[in-house]
Amino acid sequence: MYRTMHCNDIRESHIGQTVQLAGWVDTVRDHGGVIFVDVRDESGVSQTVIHDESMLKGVNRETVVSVTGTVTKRDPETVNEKLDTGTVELAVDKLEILGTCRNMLPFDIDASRNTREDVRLKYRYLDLRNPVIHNNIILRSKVISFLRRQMEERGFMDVQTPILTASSPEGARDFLVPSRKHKGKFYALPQAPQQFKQLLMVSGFERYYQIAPCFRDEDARQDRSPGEFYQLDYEMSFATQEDVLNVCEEVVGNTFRAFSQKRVTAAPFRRITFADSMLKYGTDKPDLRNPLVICDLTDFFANVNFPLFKGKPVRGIVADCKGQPRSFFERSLKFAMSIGMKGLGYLTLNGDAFKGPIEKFLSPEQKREVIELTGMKDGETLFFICDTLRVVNRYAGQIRTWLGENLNIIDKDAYEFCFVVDFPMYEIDESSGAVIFTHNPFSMPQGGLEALESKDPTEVLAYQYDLVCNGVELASGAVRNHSTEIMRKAFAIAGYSAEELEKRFGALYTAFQYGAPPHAGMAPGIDRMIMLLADEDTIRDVIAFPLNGNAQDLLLGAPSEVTEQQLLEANISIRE
RNA sequence: GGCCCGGUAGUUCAGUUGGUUAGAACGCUAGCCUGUCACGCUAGAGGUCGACGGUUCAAGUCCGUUCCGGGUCGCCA
Repeated sequence: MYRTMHCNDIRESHIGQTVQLAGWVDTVRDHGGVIFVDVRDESGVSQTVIHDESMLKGVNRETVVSVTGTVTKRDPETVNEKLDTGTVELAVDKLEILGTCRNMLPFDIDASRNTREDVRLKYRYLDLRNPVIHNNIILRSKVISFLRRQMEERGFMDVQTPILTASSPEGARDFLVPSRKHKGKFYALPQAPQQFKQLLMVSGFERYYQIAPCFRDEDARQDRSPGEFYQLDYEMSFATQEDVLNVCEEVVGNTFRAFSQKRVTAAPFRRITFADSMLKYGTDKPDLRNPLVICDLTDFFANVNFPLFKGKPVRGIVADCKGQPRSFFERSLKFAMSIGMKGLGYLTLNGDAFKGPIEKFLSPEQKREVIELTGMKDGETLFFICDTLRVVNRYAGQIRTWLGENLNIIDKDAYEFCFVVDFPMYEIDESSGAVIFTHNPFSMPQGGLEALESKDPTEVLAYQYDLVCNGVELASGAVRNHSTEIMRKAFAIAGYSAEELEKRFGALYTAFQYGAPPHAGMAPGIDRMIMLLADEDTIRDVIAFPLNGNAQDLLLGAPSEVTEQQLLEANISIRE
């Protein structure tokens, strides 16, 4: 018997009762004759009072103890309003050490988040005692449980797919696992259960989902954990793009409403075409909390006698910079230069006069025209972004973000969702000039075979879509190409022969020859969802045992060398 | 892989133009303290200044190499 109740459960109703608590020693405050020991378990903290110093022999912070005593009421002047248990305390009769603790901790538990990450990860079990991190993991568990319930309520069935699978020729680098029985051959860990879930559709499972581990051997980012991550992977047969998006906006929307106080976009989420998103927001993952919108001024400047902009793509952003000091504009220019722009022009509308370096190039008529084009109001400033077609949108997007942040007009208390739809099927590879798939080679081209045969490849759109929240790409999905005829054509455009297609995606290609239903799916990222819900900046703070940025497990020491015998059995030799 | 920033006590950091025995806070140890809750007070321990090499009378500080960490770009169909 270790305890009769949790630390956070003692209340005034228990006064006079003998209870037993168990947990970690959070702090010891020794006043000589009276010693206060805060005991912490997963529920919270209780103050215990000890008068006999000898009870604390061998007890220091983070020692695990079981304490038995009487619940007593605190004097009004000693109540601690910060604790749920702050009106009572435990007068300890007996203290038992359940787990001793070395007296030098590598960091203070409550300050773990300020500690170097490699130290935190090496002692992750201590870091996870920090209530903030601890609660992130609890939140994660609850969110995943909630997602499962919602999917199952909608008739989705959880099916496990292999972890040891075949290396896939496209996409990210695979993690390889050598085969013992088949010398020189390798398994790969799945980058996603993509082919398996499509095969499930061919098998007649109409609604599949899985909290699926995905493995990609690519470098880490703030919102991308290296090595492995989880997705709410789902796929539906006899379903259109809209069917898939409807499930997504309901399930994800409900989840964000259930686990956050912030404002959440109501369904239906806005559908923004890829082309629109690139023009208006300068990115394919727009942060719609930022009210600024980019407009196209290329045609306007074609007629302005301003050599710097004439004949080049020009974008404009109207922002209210009233009251901003001169240094604000200097900083904006500095930022523009830092991202590679050659400058950042602007005009401010004062009554019916413009102020700014470009003013003198505009005729009175053109000034009226630009006001009409951009909808700018008195006192507002119009920023100009001009560069090559290749980078102008990206620059405009970065300036939009900078202005949003520095003008403090991004609503931090909102989750703004949208779908970005109509991604192009193909793009031109910059280095080789070849036609390559933009996203997923399994996506259905819009217009089907006819579009592939009649249009320029770069003009063909795909039924390919992303879910975006606050500038974070939360999910990707597509209507799949289930027609072998269209597949052959789609791959031919990207330079793959029918033989290659068959060799690389043989299982799927063959399966589709036996009656494949039209199907579509999507895969919201679990880690990123939790990261947004927990209001964390780094994805590692919502994963119990993350790899570090260099894809190492500092706690157990992976990757590690293995014995000669293991290498031998795996038919592997290490090249020096 | 490129670029930027960093590595000083258990932790977080300071350390000026190269110049005495490398400091602070928290933590730790000991002592004092009967009402604290980030308790307080006094004293103490604790350092291969990431590593190697170089310049110099003298290097935490300057130079070179290298290792490690963080960020960013590439990459992530």
